[in-house]
Amino acid sequence: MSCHQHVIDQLRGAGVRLTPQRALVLDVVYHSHGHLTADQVYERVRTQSPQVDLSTVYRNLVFLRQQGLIGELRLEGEPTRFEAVRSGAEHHHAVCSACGAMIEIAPADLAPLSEALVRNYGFAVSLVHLTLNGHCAACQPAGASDKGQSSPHGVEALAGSDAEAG
Amino acid sequence: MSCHQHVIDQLRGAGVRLTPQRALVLDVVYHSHGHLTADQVYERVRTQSPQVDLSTVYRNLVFLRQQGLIGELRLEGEPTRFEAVRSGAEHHHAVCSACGAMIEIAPADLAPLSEALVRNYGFAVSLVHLTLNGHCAACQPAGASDKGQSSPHGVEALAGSDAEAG
DNA sequence: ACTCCAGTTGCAAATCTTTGCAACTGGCTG
DNA sequence: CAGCCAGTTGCAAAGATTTGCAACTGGAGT
Ligand SMILES: [Mn+2]
Ligand SMILES: [Mn+2]
Ligand SMILES: [Zn+2]
Ligand SMILES: [Zn+2]
Repeated sequence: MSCHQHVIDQLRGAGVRLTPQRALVLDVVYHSHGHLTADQVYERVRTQSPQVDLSTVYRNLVFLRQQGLIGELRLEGEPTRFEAVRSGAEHHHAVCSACGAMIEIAPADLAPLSEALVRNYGFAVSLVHLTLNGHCAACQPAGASDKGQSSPHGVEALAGSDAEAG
Repeated sequence: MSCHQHVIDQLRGAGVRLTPQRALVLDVVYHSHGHLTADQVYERVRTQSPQVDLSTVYRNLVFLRQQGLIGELRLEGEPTRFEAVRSGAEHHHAVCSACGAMIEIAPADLAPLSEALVRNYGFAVSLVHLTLNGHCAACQPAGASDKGQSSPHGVEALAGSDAEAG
């Protein structure tokens, strides 16, 4: 506890405690490059402190995400992954639904959105490590020159259930 | 099977079958207003066809989402919810981390993002019923006049684990 | 140093979601 | 209209994530 005063300050400021378990989870995530699953974090934490529980790892991953210290990555068909949010290395991802390619997106590309939300709704959005889906340059669907959004029309009744039941 | 030819066409086009189970799931979601959990969809499907399995409901919800016919809503601390993607009623959501308020966002606010991704990466993003987090107008944090993104600095070692092992 | 208590933890159990697999079936083909 | 087969389904089981709860502890206050 000497360097990383900034992080400690951030955590203290939130009225929370810096337990060895929490420090370990934070440490493991920040010392890995790439995106780790909760289980991978758990395994690495265990090499340092074998009695730590998986639920504690989960709780701390959620906590650190809420603090904005780590970001999530949810890919279709696999468990959630986590990554450090490093100053100067903030980014988002675009995943191709066709080939699985994952692109890194610069935060600047989202600035207009952030501004629009403040302007139109007074909403201060927190854009941290988003995951967007779509098609990469190499996988553009055949006849791709129209609007962009396919529009499902009014599906009235395919099987006839009762209406809304709150 | 007479009206909703558009939906049937869309499904056929994907090389898939319109089974009674699938039609029921689609029907339940499209006949409800608001966001339903998988379990709520399951319950409603069961009133029509009691032997349908929960896993079938899940599989179809995933499938219909991939087809762009339904959208997801993931709120902190509760199970994923689903909603019909209705032509002319497309929208996204902004959720306040402080008070839980949920705002509806117009697709137009995301148009600049969509354009930036095509321009900068050749990526055709599919923006369907996104959920963004942040703070609503009523919950702006006290001293809020700086950049916007809090920036966690380099967390070097809080507990000292080995380096990357990915 | 001693006390105190809100925030945390380990453990067990619950909840939510996905998956393997053999049987089944929609809808195309002839 | 019978046959076929890729796509689906029900069921059982696994996998992923969250939660209840009593014991524990960081760190603020004295
Ligand atoms: Mn990343
Ligand atoms: Mn919605
Ligand atoms: Zn691609
Ligand atoms: Zn609010």
